[in-house]
Amino acid sequence: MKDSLIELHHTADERLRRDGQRYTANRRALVDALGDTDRPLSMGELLERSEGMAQSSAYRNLSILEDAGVVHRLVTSDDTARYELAEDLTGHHHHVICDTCGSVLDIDAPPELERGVHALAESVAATHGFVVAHHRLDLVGTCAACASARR
Amino acid sequence: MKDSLIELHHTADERLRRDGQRYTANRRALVDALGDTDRPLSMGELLERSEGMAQSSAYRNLSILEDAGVVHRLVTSDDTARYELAEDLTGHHHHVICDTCGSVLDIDAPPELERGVHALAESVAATHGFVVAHHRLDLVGTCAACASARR
DNA sequence: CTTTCTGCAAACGATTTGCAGCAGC
DNA sequence: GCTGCTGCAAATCGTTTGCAGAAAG
Repeated sequence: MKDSLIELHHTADERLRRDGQRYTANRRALVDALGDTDRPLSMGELLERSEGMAQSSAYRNLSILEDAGVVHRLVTSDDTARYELAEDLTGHHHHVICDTCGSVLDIDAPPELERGVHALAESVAATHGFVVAHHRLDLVGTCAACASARR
Repeated sequence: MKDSLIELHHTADERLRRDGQRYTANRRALVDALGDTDRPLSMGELLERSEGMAQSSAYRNLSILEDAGVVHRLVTSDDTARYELAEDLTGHHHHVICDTCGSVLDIDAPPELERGVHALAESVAATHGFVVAHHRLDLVGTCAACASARR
């Protein structure tokens, strides 16, 4: 994730333009923040990393970036959203979620597991006429920090 | 889910008592509604099925039922929560989520897929000291109704 | 009787939106 | 200059909470 940063910005710019949007400093800052981490960030974390940006602008821009297919918004269990780069920019991955503190970690699943999920998706498509666009696999539990804090 | 309804109420009663709570008519109505469907219900759907219950009572009781381990609350992508019976009451299952209308369908995954997920959970526990309590596998896409409405 | 529930209305917190000024092209 | 972006403050919306009366044990 070092020199691919340039490419990341290029892609973001391109996708925004396709939507008739500009790639402004605020939007670049958000993409920078998301490109610089290995886990989804909450609004608070994004604002910390985006010196001086109004919260409303962050929300607005994240929504626009999501429409452009640059950013993905996810809701875990607590009621605050988290944001990450779109999957085609980061590679497919899954999440480990601490339901005590809400923190999220990225992980990869072995190929045979992914194959199994795709097979399931096909069977659902066949049975229910449901078009599966993507899937989500979360491991939910207690992170090391919260586990030790609990005692 | 026919004569097990009696057992369901018995279990709910028991778990509430364990928490020093009463199994009131309102709570029974909520459990009835959740026991009578094969998919998670939103607050609106629950209120429709619970004649005359105040919204605040529904929220409060669902939260108490969740604490007692009778109900499980889930958040998908839209920002409204949905509720279902706890997994040990319904059996383990997964969700198919329409990201257009937010509707949710229950499905089962084949055992070998479940085994794969458990193996992944163990490897995460070993690597990150994360205690995996359960997992979530969602297939996200467009339901048949929304797919046909879209054209 | 005492304690827990309930409905109502007010409070909350995350997110959204209206608006007037500033910035990109 | 025109159009879109920004910050600010006000508005929304799902959800939570305080309170006084009703119900369960």
